Amino acid sequence: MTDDKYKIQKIDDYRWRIPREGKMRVDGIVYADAHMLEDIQKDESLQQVINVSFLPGIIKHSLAMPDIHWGYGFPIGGVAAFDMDEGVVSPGGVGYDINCGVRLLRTGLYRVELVNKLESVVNTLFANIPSGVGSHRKDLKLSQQEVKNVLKNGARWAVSLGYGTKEDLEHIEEKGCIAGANPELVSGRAIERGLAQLGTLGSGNHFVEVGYVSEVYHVEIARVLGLEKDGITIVVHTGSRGLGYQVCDDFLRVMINAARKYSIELPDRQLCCAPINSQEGREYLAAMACAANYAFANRQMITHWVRESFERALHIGPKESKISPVYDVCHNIAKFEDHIVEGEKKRLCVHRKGATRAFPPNHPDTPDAYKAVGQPVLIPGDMGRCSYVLVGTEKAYADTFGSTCHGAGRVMSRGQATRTAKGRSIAQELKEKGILVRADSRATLDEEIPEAYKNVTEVVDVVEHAGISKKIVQLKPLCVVKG
DNA sequence: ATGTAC
Repeated sequence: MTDDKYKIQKIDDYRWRIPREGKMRVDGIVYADAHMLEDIQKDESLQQVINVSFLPGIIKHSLAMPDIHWGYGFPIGGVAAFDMDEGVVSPGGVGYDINCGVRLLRTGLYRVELVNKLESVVNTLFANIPSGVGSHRKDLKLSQQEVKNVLKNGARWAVSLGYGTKEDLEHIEEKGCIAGANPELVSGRAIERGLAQLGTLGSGNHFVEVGYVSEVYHVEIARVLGLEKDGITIVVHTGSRGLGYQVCDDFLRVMINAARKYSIELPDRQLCCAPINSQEGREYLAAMACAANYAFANRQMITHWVRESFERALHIGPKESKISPVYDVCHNIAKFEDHIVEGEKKRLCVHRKGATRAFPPNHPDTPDAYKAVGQPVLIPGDMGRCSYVLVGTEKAYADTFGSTCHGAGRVMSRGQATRTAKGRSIAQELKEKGILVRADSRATLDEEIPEAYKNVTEVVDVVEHAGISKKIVQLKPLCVVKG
């Protein structure tokens, strides 16, 4: 149902327009089907789409993906691109968990080989990868200087110390290192929080999930990605931990002052921002790049301990497990990218918050191995259902600044989910569905119940039907480590 | 998401 609260106009079955009015500089465009649009209107996220459209220098549209929900200032599931001269950069448009993202690993193993071994696999992963709020590694505490090396070099830092191979780096967005990182702009407090958290999972929706390829929608492209039916896969979902949180928090304070200093009118203080070319804007981007690089290194370190855990739990060597990254995507980031605006190539600052880059075949930033098929897009669902691997398309490049959805998207707040889970054993319910779960805290499992999320299949069907991604395979979970 | 309110 459309709601006159937002004057929503239907464009087609999968796109809706919130027409520009008042102080809006551009239209809002929402990717959803009619049923989802109803869910989306249960929170304030469409008002946030409108608020984002007020910001100076916004280009074309304020975009919302089908997994949109309420977030800090900007909606989660939002995409907004800004002109380099007139536009702004905003920490709220990236999110607290800078470079929260997803890495997919393929293996040389098949589903039948893990029968009766899943318990050992999940227990070993749980023991080797610290999870939960404030989790840290007892076996790896870095010096401040070493953390600064991580912030400058990202996943490359991990590989240089033997945590993975150079080949791994070819299969990561930006090759695992965002340019322009300046560790001198990261506070001592943020670095302090990063000393012992590299190689840890964190809490909430973060997880390591072992699963298998349950459906193949496009055999040829799946083969290029190294995926085939019943092959074992591992999905890693985590970000920049306390360090990234602290960078965001530090710069929100800076940006509140900057917005006043540059006379930027804000419909919501949480949209605080600075011109991209201002000192504050440049400094945030340089600190954000540091946190993004920490997250890339984090997923690389976790990959190392996943490899080690599989070898130990299954008594096999690397030549049998053959664990290698398919790809690694950021879904909370601001980036400089070239896009076509009014027929001309233009450099923009693209904010993706709970949204994934989805570049087409032959784009210079699509990795060489995937040039013919498009950039892999990794979409985790909730713990009880499934995940998807998609690839980016020309239509995404043309219509959404090369962006698509990032996951299932919450429909229940954490508190609501906790109340719904009261009196139930979520671990037991998942076990009955054949999914083993180990979690640092029972409370997290309650917050993450499958019903708290939209059905990821419906989300993915919207982006596929709208043409901004192409579905390649579905993954189903076998065992999960949660925060 | 977050040493879930320095």
